[in-house]
Amino acid sequence: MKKAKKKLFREFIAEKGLKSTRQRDIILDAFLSSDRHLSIEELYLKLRSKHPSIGYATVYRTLKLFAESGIAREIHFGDGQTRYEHTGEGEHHDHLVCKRCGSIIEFENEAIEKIQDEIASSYGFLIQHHKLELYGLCAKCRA
Amino acid sequence: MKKAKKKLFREFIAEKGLKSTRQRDIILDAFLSSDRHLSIEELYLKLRSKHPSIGYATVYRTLKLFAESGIAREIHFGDGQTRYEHTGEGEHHDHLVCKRCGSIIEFENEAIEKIQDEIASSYGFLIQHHKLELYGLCAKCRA
DNA sequence: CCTGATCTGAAATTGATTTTCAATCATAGC
DNA sequence: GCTATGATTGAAAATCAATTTCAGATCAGG
Repeated sequence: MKKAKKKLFREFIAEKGLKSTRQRDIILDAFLSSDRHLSIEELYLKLRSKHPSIGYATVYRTLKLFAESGIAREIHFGDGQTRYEHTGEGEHHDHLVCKRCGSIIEFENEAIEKIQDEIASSYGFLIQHHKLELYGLCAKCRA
Repeated sequence: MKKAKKKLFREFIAEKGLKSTRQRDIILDAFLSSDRHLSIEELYLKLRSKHPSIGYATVYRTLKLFAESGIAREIHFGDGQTRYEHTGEGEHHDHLVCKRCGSIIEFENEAIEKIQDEIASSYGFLIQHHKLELYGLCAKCRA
């Protein structure tokens, strides 16, 4: 899984005439070996301990590259921070976001996707992607 | 419709011990007589022509009050701008957002809401609100 | 109309993100 | 390997939306 992502990113880099650098490798490793839904801040702090010389700007730039290359995807939960999640595996998943503890549950639902397509086509609209988030309290927090 | 909103806001103001001011009235009128999904920038510019003395900060503050009072709701479409939409009428609506021309179509769908509830309860999750946005190309733009 | 609390506009501030720039580094060709 | 060229980097400055500050203006009740 991680190997496939690394390969994909290497290919993307090559294709675009970009360079493979130490920092990109480090950030990629850190990203791949971490939780889904990582904020830039979190990833930066995680890196900081082992690699204090890597700058904030580089983390931002590199995560944008990950998104462009297709191995990551930007997500916004309305808290003013950009997060990145891994792509692949369970595609098209949506989120349950707990407003109290911040935990995030992913889910997929075929039926909803299907209805979305129907709605879109009834408006002549072409869906490129979508975002579905359910906000509230998770089982722990509502107890 | 507009009368009911105005009344609601007046009540909110009174209840909170806030004051009714010329600026708040002006901004409320402008908000109520405008498109749904207005960005703060847009509303500010709209006001600017008739009331050049109203400041940016006041528009921000007043829109936040509208949201608190329940006559408006914040929305984020991931373009880094906060928009406000009117509440009431067709509640629970979701959005189709055209990535090319920026137009926004609203829709409601019972079936999706129902499935959402089922998903949430299968995780023991309590939904407070949700966000569903379909991004792509509207009928005009895909032609 | 006075008084005290709230409001306002302008400017400063914040927080997230992006850009700039000089120095460094990777890679392809020799 | 060594060099030239162009991409990359870190730090600091800049940007952008949004918020806060503050001194002066304005409201509501007495």
